[in-house]
Amino acid sequence: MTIREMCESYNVTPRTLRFYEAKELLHPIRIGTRRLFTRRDRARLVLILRGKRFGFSLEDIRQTLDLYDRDGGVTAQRQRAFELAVKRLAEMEAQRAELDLAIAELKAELAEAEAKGLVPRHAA
Amino acid sequence: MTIREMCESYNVTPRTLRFYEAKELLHPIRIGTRRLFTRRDRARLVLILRGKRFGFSLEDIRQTLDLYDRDGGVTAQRQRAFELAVKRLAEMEAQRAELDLAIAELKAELAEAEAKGLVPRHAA
DNA sequence: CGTCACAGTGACGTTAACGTCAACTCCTCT
DNA sequence: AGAGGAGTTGACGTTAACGTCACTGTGACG
Repeated sequence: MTIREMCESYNVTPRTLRFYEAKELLHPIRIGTRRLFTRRDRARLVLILRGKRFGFSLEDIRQTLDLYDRDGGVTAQRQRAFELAVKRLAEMEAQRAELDLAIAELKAELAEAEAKGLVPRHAA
Repeated sequence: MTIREMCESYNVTPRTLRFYEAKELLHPIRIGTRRLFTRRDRARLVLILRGKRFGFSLEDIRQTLDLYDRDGGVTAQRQRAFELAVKRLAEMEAQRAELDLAIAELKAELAEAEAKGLVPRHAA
């Protein structure tokens, strides 16, 4: 698959693919000077994009992908991904707890302001 | 309050306070060349730090703080803060939903691998 | 053979929120 | 007067994930 086809299929820019290669997330083969993305690269890109949606850094993703190639195979890769996901989840839930608290505080303050008749127009 | 006292009270560095001043989040008065942080600056700093914990950008925070000084007073400031908080909460809950899904997927995959007897040691 | 469109390689730009010097300026204490 | 220490202003460094040139190369087409 050429770089152009990749871009259209996965909705990324050429710059992005070249960047991922530089960061060793993808390893397209070369025909002369041109890049050709293999079936493996496409599979990896799918995982990369999914990882990004979940908020993982490219570095985290790279390390996870590498497990597949090196020793562990799919199993080690999945374990690693699982562990990272659990961590991220914990982080986000902690943040959510804080935010929930902030929202509650703000709501209380607004209610108070309203009770005092301080709120003008579109407050509630 | 001198910059040093501020740093110790709120656990920030001088650089941070000067940075906040440059970004117009704080407006300490000057005695000669030195900064003096007023009661108002301390109140603002508290709000800034709280905003940061909740994941707001300094720019968002600045705009919210400005509402206090300009026209609206406390009320407008609170409304603005409330609106921003609601937005952030929505963002984070959307992320959490995606993450929950990812975790579920990973768990399913791991379970499958385990069922097939592919998992070696500390998988479950 | 010219030229077009696409590819590839640097290399610098961008945003956020400060960290990390360097080089003063002042005030104070001795 | 000299030594310290705190404070001040630049100004460049840092991290992440690319964007945006600028310039070069190259295969295909008319």
